[in-house]
Amino acid sequence: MKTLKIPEATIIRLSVYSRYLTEVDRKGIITISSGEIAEGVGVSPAQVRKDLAYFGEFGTRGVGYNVKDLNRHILKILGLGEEWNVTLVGLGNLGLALSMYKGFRERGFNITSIFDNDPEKIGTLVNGIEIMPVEQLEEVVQKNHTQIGIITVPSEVAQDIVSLLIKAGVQAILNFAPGVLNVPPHIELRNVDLTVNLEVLTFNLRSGR
Amino acid sequence: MKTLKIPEATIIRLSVYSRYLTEVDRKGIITISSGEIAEGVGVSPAQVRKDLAYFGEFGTRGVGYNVKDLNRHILKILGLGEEWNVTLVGLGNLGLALSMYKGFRERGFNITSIFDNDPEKIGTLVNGIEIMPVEQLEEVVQKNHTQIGIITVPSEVAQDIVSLLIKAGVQAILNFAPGVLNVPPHIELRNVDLTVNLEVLTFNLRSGR
DNA sequence: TAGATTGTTAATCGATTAACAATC
DNA sequence: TAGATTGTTAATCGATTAACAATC
Repeated sequence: MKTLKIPEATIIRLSVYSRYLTEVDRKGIITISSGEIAEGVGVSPAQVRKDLAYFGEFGTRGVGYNVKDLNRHILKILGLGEEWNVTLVGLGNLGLALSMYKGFRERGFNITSIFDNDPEKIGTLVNGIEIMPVEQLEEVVQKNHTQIGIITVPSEVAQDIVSLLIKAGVQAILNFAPGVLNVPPHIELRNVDLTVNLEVLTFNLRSGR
Repeated sequence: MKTLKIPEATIIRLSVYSRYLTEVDRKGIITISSGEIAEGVGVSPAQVRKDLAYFGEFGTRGVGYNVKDLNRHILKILGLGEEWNVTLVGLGNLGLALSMYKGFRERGFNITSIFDNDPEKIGTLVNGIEIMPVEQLEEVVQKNHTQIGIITVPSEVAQDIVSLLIKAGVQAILNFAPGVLNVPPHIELRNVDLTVNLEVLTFNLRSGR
C-alpha cells in the first residue's frame, strides 16, 4: 500500500461519514450504498467512493457497503480504535463547556486533566476532575501520557501554554484562542476560530450569495 | 468591477489578516508589506496579495499598505462595517460560553436574544439578556430584525430550531450541533464540529505526518 | 535613478466530478 | 443473465505559487 497524500477535506468527510454510519447502524440498517451515504451527509456519491478509495476497498460491487464494517474501518483510519488522553487548559466559560462536552468521550477522547490559574477554581471538581494550577501541568501531563491538549486560555498567554504543553510531551493541540501560534513541525495544531465563522457568514450575506 | 467567485479560503484568511492588522495597528505601526502580513499570519506573500486583489488595489507599489486603511477595507468587505443582531438558541454549557464570549461583540456581533426550554433557565439573565422560551422565538427574532442564529441545542432538535429560525427571518446560521442540517439555498449555514477537529488531529498523529 | 513592493498573469498543483469497466 | 453499484481512471475545475512588469 503506497502512501499518497490524503486531502484534509477527505479526513473531515470521513469523520462525518462515520457519525452518519453510527446513526444508520443504530436504526438496524445492514447495508448502504455510496449514494445513500452521499445523500445523508450532503456530498456526491463519487466523492464518497473516492474518499474511501484512498484507504482500500471496503464495499461489494452491485451491493454496497456493510454499515458496521465500514464504520469500523473508518474509525480505525481516524485513529479512533484507541482511547486518547486529553488535557484542557483554561477553565473559562468555553473551557468549562468543552470539559462537559459529551461528544468527546463518545469518540474516545477522555479529558483527564484540567488546568487553570484562578485560585478560586483550583481544587474544585469539574466532571470529577480536580482543577490544577498550571505549574503542575508539565508533571501531570507527562505522568498521564497525555497526547492532546485543548487550549481555551486568553490569546495573550496561548503561546506560553502551547510551549508548556509541547515541553510536557503533548503531540497535538486544538486551539480556541484567536491568533497565530507557532509550533515545531512535528506537533499537530488545529485552530477553531469562533469569530471567523461568523465573519464568513456575514461576507456571504453581504455578497448576496 | 466584475464579480468573480471568491474562494471561501480567501474569506477566512481576510478575517485573519484583519485581526492581525488590528493588533499591528495597536502597536502604532503605520505601514506594512504583504511579506510582513504573510509572516505574521503564516501564509505566503503572494497569497496575501492575491486575496486582496479580488477586491481592489489597496496598496502602494514600492511602499506597502497603510495598516489602518487596509484594515478598514477588509472589515468593510467582510460586512463588519455594521452591527449584526444575533440570537442564540440552546443555553447549555456551550451556549452559555458563547453568550459570554467577548470576541463576538468586538467584531460587531451582538447577541440580542437567548432561547431555551428549561423552565429553570427561563426568566434568568445572562449578560443582561433574559432567557426566553422557544415559543417566543419567532416573535422576538422578527421584532429585533435578527439576521444571524447560533444553534447550541442537542442534535435531535437542531433541525426543528433551524426551521423555526428561518421562519422567523434569520438569514444565516452558525450551527454547533453535530449532524447534517437542511436549509433552503438562500440561507447561509456554517457548521462548527468540535469532534471532527479532534479527529483530524488523531488521524494526523496516526499517519505520522 | 535605484530599490522596494505591489498587482496581475501564467504555470503549477491539488481536489472534485464524470464516466465506465469490473464484478457482485 | 440483467441490474446495481463499486473502484478507478481521465477530464474538469479551482486554488495556490511563481514570476515579473508596473510603479511608487
